[in-house]
Amino acid sequence: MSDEKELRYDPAAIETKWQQRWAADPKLYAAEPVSNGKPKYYVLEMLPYPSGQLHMGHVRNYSIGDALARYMWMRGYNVLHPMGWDAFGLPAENAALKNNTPPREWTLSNIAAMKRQMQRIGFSYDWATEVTTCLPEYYRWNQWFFLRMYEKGLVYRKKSKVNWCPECATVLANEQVINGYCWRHEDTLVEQRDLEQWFFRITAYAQELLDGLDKLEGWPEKVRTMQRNWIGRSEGTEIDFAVENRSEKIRVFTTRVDTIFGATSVQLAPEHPLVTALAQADAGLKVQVSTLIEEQKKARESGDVGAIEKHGVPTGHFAINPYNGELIPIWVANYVLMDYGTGAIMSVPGHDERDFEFAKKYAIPIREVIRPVQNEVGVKLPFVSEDGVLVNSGEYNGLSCAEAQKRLQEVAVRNAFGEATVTFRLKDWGVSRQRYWGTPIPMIHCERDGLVQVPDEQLPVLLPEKIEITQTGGSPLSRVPEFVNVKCPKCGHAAKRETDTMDTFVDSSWYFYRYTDAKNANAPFDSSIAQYWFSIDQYIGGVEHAILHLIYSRFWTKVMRDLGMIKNDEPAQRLFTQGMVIKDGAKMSKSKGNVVSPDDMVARYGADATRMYALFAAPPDRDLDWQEDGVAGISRFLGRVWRLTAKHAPAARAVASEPQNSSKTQEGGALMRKLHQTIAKITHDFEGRWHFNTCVAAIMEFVNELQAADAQLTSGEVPAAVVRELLHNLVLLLAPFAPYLAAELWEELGSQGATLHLSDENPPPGTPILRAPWPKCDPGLAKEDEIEIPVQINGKLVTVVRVAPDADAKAIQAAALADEKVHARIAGKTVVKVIVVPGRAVNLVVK
RNA sequence: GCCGGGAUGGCGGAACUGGCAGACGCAGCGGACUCAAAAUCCGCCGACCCUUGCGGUCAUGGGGGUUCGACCCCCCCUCCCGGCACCA
Repeated sequence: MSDEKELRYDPAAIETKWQQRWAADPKLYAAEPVSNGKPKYYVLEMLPYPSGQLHMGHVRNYSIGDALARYMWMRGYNVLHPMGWDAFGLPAENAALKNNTPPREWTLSNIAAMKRQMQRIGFSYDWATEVTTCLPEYYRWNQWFFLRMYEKGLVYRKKSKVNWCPECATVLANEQVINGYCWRHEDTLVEQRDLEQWFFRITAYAQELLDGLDKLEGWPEKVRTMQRNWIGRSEGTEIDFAVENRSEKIRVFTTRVDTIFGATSVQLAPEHPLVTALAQADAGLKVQVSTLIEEQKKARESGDVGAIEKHGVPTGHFAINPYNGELIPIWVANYVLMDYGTGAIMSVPGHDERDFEFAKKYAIPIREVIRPVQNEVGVKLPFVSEDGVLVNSGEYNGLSCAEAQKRLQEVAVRNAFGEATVTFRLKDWGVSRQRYWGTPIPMIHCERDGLVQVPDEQLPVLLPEKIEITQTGGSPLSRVPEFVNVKCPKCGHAAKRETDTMDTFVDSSWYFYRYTDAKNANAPFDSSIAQYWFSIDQYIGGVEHAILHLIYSRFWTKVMRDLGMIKNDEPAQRLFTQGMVIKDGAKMSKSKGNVVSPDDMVARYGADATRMYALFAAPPDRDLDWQEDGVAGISRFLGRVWRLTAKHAPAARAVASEPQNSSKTQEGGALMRKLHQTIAKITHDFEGRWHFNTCVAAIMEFVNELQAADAQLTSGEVPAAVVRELLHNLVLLLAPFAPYLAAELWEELGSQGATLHLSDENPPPGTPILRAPWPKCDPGLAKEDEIEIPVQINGKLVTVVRVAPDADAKAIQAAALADEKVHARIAGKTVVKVIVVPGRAVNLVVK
């Protein structure tokens, strides 16, 4: 090897070498058995959809998780760091249509390609626990869970209005509709269709899902807020209004029962059953109502429900206010929704913006019933605040709104015309999909026995392999007679299988439990193993799943707990949502043409530089602007580390003893101090803040100091034992961020028999760097000999003075007053006050 | 409308508990090495002012406040990103 070549950092050569070595050691990233006695740490990144190509968002996500996993290994934890594939879903069917490739084949080859990319980048996954959701070994347990939930009444079938994406040719869950558009097709409006569908009763857990958020302190506030909004709990009262001359009652939902004396009409949703009944006898009304329904539908489908003009039609009938017997007109209004509350409201124009607008338009009386406490006379209506007292409300006058709500609810309950209720925005999870590439729903339709479960011993219900995929004509499975036709497990007569498949979010709702026992053929997982690993200590992924995957998987965990399979209430103690990777101010996307391929970056600069840049360019929770020049900068830095270490490695290898304090030179002491400060900083960041950008910056600072002291390192002015110590620890600090280079340099420095006097334990010879102990900061060595204290006069910086790090207020004040510049500034003036913050600052207040 | 997050040099960002604003990197400029280039190394690098000095003033979206001292805390406002929204 020529000198010239030796001085060139060649990431491709280093990374290829170590990738091969790591591949030859399948136990390297494997978790140890439950009985190992070490503290456990479960770090998890959200599993990807196998599109066939990793994108930069993946690289960023996994680089964060990988750094953490490697750090925890070095800290001596038993680490579970798995990876898998969210492998069912529509793109595979689309690809099948386009290329005539079977979805299974397409998916599995994509998985192989992405796995290669991950291995090339060097992510520390234990592939022995790999989970692929489209394989029967996995999806049979989806079916098993479905049956258990069916038995518990948590799965049901009903006909209802559902979201239909014409592009996907399937039903979508509410969570998959974004502002009226399909989550997969930004330009496709979702239609409403009446279909019979399978639902999971997630609403049974609405309150617990909401309450649990308060305890998830390790989750971003943003995600917790989004989930709270989505669950949308609202406390209120339901009140029955009798209808004059008819037997029906109208049950209204209101959060402001205290304003009921101000109700001057009752408003029904156009689909309300009473409206249907009234319209039957009134042809004119019928026409007008169908117009309202049409309008609502259009508005809903175009996503701006809130924007349509409020209008309605009077029914000619009257409702009776149960508190005062008042007759008020019944209207049908296009702003009342059938699927929220009871589909009927009492309209109080004096104290509600929408009711006010509506009443103005139709000259419905507006009555003041709430007044601010301090006001003798009324205020401008509508007055919507709850900070007030009741007026014009009979015996309830003078009560506060809160008090009145309580009293009115009591009266309603006592007289059996109403009750306090809680309403949620959250709807049950519609899981039926009229597509092929998903988990078959394990149910059978029998003419005699109705809905019949597929018996457990017949699971899995296998997805047929040979199938023609089209996007029309309902579920593709319904056109496979061998699949559809089956004998009823109960009566043995001919019956038909359910041909819908499950939403792919079912797959990802529990996959992380499977990782703990991925090969189990008798159960989804062994409860005792899951209990050891759960909760997940750190979950990392994109915020786009805040109310999809992250609410479904919380639900699933609670269901499994209630099935007695696990003990934890929540899947993940801590959640971290990384920011997006953007380029030129926009999210990377094919249509914008600003996609940066990870493969390109790895080929040009190496995996270490690519992933280290992903950590360096921004704090992990913020959006990251990808600048290729920045990757080049990291690559240069890694080259400097490589050259520096390679240059001094022979000397470092030659000494075996620990550095003696007495042998330390001035320069060695300064470098050791910087080292220990760097250790402290990075360790601290791993413990919570995760500002890996500043961790990388700290390592750069340390390297810059080493490089500046190159002459002393070479001359022996810094003893070889100290050099060795500095370089060893530099490499260890680098290991979570640039694992390939760290492994190479670890070997270069002679890892075998390495004694790391900074650590409690000495790794045995040949220890891979992954198992080497993380450096420990020695506060004594990190301590500065002298620190600089800024001196301010009247809050303005004048100079700095150097003092001992533990100098007390007196000493600092003395040093400040002794300073020439300070002298000059205060000459002829009076020092009124001196503020000294030891270790921080001095401020002289001078007149 | 409600909720959450954000705004700091040409750029990405740092300043962790209220105590030297701009760490680290990118870009740029100057220099060394070289026949030359690449690579590498060294230095400069917020704005303005003058009396060019180990000088002064201004500066963290805008305005006010608290404080000896504010990028940081409080109030008001602007803009950007995200979520929810005829939710009764």
